[in-house]
Amino acid sequence: MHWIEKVVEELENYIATTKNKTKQDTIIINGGLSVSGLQHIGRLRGEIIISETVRKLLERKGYRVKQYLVLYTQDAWKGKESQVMSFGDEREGRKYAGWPLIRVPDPKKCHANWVEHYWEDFGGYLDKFTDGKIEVVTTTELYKTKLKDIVKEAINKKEKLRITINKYRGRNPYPEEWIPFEPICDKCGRIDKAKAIKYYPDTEEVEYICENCGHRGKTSIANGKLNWRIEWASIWKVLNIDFEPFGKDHATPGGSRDSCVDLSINVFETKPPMGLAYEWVSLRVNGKEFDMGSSDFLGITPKDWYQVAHPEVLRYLYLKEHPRRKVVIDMTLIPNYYEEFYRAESLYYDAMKTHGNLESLPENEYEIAKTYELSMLEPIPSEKPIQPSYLTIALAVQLVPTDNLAENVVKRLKSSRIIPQELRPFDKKRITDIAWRAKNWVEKYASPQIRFTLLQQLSEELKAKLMYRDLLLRLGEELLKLGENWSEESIKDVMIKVTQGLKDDEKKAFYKEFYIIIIGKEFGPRAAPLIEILGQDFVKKRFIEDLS
RNA sequence: GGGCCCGUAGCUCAGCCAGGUAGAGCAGCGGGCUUUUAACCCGUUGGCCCCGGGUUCAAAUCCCGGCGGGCCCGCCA
Repeated sequence: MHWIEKVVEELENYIATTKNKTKQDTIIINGGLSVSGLQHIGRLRGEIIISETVRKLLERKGYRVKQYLVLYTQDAWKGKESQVMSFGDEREGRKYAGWPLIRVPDPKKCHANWVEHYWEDFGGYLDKFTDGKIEVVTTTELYKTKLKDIVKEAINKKEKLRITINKYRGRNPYPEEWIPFEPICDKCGRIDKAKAIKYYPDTEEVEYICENCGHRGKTSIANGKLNWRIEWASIWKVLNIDFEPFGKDHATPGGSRDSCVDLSINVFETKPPMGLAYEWVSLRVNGKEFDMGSSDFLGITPKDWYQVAHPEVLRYLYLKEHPRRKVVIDMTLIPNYYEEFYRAESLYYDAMKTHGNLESLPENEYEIAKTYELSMLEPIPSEKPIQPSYLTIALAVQLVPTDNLAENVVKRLKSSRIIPQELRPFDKKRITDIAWRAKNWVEKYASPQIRFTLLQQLSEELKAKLMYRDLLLRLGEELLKLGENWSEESIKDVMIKVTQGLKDDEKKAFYKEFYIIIIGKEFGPRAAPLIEILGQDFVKKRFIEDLS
């Protein structure tokens, strides 16, 4: 059984017994994110992809399910060094410390505010990484609507609430006169400094004193927030959440998740959702590994990933690994991730072909094939698509003309017989989808070893160093004699003929120079296809004119 | 102080949940491929499975206790 199927089984049990819901009720799944900065792909793991997959599995079992994603837009902007620096101007940045995220301006000035700016490369790609059926809500909206009653409930039950929450605030307990609401100061804009001192039930307002600017004022209970623990438990209640994964930072026994469960049961008198703790995703760059951090602006966004690889491949990496284990992403290994994905795909098709299902597979193979199935976003073709090597395409895109890139890549791979002459629509689509991504990948992440560019001209200095200049020149002449008979095969024959008299190590040295005069490096893509693509004009210029 | 993950071949890891003769990829070595890519094919070397104890006919796998590495929480969210 796949780990996520076990989660779903446990959840079904939880829904039926603890939450007392039946298949007639809608099951609610939730995730939560604070848009404190760069929204990296690590955040897709638990809050988006695991949740979405749990939802789909429930749907397959006949449940009606709704999935939310709550954005904590009312949270205070911490004004961490890295956040301040994103404004470029330190004095400008510092002004917004303590403001609700939603009110902090966009440092790059291209969006309405901070949240919208940093949300774009993540939120804008949600439907590319999932089936798109996720409703995004912000706490800012919720305080104006569904959370309003619970703010009142919290104020009414403040004594019970205070006693419960103070269990977790040992040295910093709330005092007796505490009012559980954190208003935004009308004067200085901070949400983390104004202390509520009196509640007016008739107008649903609180009076407060700001500990930052000293301002004393009155404001609506829609204009602020609850303490984070109370807020989380409140959201569970008003959205009636049944399942919500949480990052490992909340997972400590007696920690945030536990304290919110306590509040939920003992103060709000409601059953908390079933949880699922998950590890964070880290990134490996130049062999060094680090956690991606939102407010540290470290990491790659869903947009970044989408530019170089299929979302399905990332889904595969996340769904394969047990949530308590760390996933390490290394962007230079994208071609390897594709290979792994292809292996899972082959397993899937083999099983379907021989058994008609995955269940007959041995457990370990079942999990891999199942992970593949769960990773897929579009209907899986009945026949196995071709599995073009990402690396091969990455080399091909550097050779062919960039207009109609995919067409040229297909042509290239066909003439090298790397792919079949006849392509089915989904084969063509796969190559096309990889071609432009591989192009981006080569530019952004590929190691220098596989990156190359044609030399625009041959320098005199380089020319003077050549030991096989005459032979290279002869190779050029022989190649040009091919005329109409210009093909990978005939080119290869010419090269064999020209180098026939050489010993092995001489051949090696010759080919080094061959690459040097073309791309300035001692090695490069397969020689014959390279020449074929470059064409006779290039050969004439580089091998004849430049070398003469 | 509390909790989580990891420790298996030179490297990266699978196998552990449901105990039954130690696996893969890469690297190495040998061979092949009329020419190279982080290429392909065939073969092959290599391991007190971190240590100690327990359960068992049988332990990499289950239990207990250590050691080593990484991470989280300790009242911000």
